[in-house]
Amino acid sequence: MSSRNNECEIIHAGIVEIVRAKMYAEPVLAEVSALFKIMGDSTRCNILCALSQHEMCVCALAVLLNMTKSAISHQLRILREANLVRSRREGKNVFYSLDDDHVRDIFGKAAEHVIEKKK
Amino acid sequence: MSSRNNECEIIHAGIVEIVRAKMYAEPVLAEVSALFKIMGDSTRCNILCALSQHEMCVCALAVLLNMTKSAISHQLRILREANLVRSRREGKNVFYSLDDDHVRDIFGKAAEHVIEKKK
DNA sequence: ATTATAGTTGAACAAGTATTCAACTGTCAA
DNA sequence: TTGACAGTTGAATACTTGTTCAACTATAAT
Repeated sequence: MSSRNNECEIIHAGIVEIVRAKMYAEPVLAEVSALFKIMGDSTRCNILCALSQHEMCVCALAVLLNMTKSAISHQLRILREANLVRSRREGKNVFYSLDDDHVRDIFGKAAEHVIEKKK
Repeated sequence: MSSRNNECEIIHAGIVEIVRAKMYAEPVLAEVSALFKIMGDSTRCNILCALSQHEMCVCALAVLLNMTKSAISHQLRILREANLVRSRREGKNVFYSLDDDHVRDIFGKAAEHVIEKKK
């Protein structure tokens, strides 16, 4: 009863279709992975973590993270274009803050995971 | 590295110290960003999403995602080393499943964020 | 107007990475 | 033992990306 087709494909075809039907739609998955990709850089993670405490200007973030304003600004642009942070000008300063409470939630869950895993 | 007598540093020094005191410890932040980095690839995101529905063997994942077994296996190794998935051999097949419910949570929050943002 | 500080931007470089390819191991059946 | 299928692995390639550097804009004060 052998076949030239892939055995595994035949045997597990049911599972493949069941899982496919329950998965998030492709556009959603693409955006989810894009979101994680943006959060998956240590500089941006630090920025998000800082902004989840208080709004800050570029210069203050640069001091906090011991990096150049340029490097911070580049990363802030990425976060801004992803609608994760929002900016507000006040005189010479541009203050950034979190644009969405979901970010705080996602961040919290991840930190919880990491901390609990350490034990 | 901005400058030593930076006006902003002086003006916002208070905020910097307050935020620094409230931020997650550096090792935690490093692991959090590492976690997001791992989840921030569309192939791995698809794998995690699939495994959050049902355990699957490499071959089935390859069929589901229309990729080579080699490519899937490489990504599974990364997920395994991060303790996000676990493997179990059964005859010729190796079945993978989520190693942690946190992943499902984090994933869910992110999807919620994306879906709500679309409106 | 000039000067100083805050912030942005584009190009370039260095470092990282996902997939492919080919060769390999492990398991099972004939 | 041989052949077939499931899965893994290392090297190579092509692509992505974070930071630096230098030049730029914007705002405010002298």
